[in-house]
Amino acid sequence: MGLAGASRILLDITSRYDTLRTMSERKIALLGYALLGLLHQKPSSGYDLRKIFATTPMGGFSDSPGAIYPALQRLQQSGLIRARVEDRAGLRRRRVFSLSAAGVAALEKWLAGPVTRNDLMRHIDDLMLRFAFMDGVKGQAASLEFLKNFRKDLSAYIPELHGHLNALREHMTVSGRLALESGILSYETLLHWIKTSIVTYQKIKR
Amino acid sequence: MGLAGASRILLDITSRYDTLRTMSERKIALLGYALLGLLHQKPSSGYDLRKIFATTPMGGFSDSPGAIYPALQRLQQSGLIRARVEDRAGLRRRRVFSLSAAGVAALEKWLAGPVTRNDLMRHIDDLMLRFAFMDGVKGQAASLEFLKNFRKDLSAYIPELHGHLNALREHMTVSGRLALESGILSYETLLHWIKTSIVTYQKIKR
DNA sequence: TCACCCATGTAAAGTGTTACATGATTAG
DNA sequence: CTAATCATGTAACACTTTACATGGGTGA
Repeated sequence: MGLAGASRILLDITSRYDTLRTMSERKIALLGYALLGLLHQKPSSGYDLRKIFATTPMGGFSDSPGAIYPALQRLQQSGLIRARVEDRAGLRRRRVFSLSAAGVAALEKWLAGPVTRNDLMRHIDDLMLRFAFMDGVKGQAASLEFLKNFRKDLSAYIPELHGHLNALREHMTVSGRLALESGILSYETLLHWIKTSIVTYQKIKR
Repeated sequence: MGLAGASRILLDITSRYDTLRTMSERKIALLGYALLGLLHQKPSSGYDLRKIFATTPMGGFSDSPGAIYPALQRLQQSGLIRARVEDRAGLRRRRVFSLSAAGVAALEKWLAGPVTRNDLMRHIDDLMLRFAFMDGVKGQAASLEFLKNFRKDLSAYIPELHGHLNALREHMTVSGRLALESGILSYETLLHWIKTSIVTYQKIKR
């Protein structure tokens, strides 16, 4: 890529910062969506959710109380989840959260969003989290659609990465080149996974 | 995994939060190390660095000025980089940063750190960034050592992931299971990449 | 003169990390 | 009575995102 191309990209991004005026609805961080998705599966307490993050390979979210309890409070203040206090003989009271109708709507809206180039480049974990919840919230037909969009955009992106590699190859150290190749390889593996997953859904449908 | 195992893990993590008292040296965020590594390769201005993040597949760092300029200021305040102002006829003045001796030391110390289980689970991008800079800062022998440690820990971790998958498989939706499998697959691909990269370095050595 | 490029910054808001704090019950 | 488990929180600080602001130069 020439310098002109580089500048063009930087300009595009600069104007994106200037014009992308976010709308009235407050944004939800990825952790918030992870919590919404888990609460959609099953009403849970903050402690239950911490255990999930601590013991399963869920995305890589922090299980620290300083992340989860404030996030739950924000979701509750936004009216997306509600709490029921369980006063059980013996144990300390627990606060069990479940989704409100608005919470389900927010989750569905997030899942319905497009697969963007920006997601592909910087937020693959967002995309995988969305897919993980897709069956349970929007059904298998939606999951299949999502995978097809994912395949289309990723197929277009990978050749660009090879272009970068070829352009930069001469100026890099061995470890620098290998690191870049590792990134490309992981995208290629992902594309392969998408293709076999599409086949999995098509088999189920028949 | 039984409930006892789950609780044990949560406890371990809780005590990690309580005891890991960080030392006098201020911590540097990943972006800070990315900047140190790039400045080690070549003295650059904030604008140059933004262009790198905007136009190459570098990790997935933000190219926003609100991230980069404050990060450069922090590094400068910590004495890890210094600025030389270039007043060039024509263009606006630019501030070109380069590493101080302390900056080189901080970079080397970061690169020399161990490959931890926590890095493996939540911070693969840190590990890849460290490796990308390894050749240029500590030489190819260090890169090979790093890969061998990486291989050892990752080889031990992957079977655990399969264990999780088998334990959870029955209770998951199709998309949930596929998402988890995608994660495992990416670790397996990474391990394969590590092995071929080790061979690459061994060929160079001969 | 307008669009575009080069170049550097700041302010506000949101979020995450780290560390600390509390309280009740059960098993040994 | 002590450790471990269940369970919920807060405060300080650091960092990122988003948006805004500025200013000089070049080519059509």
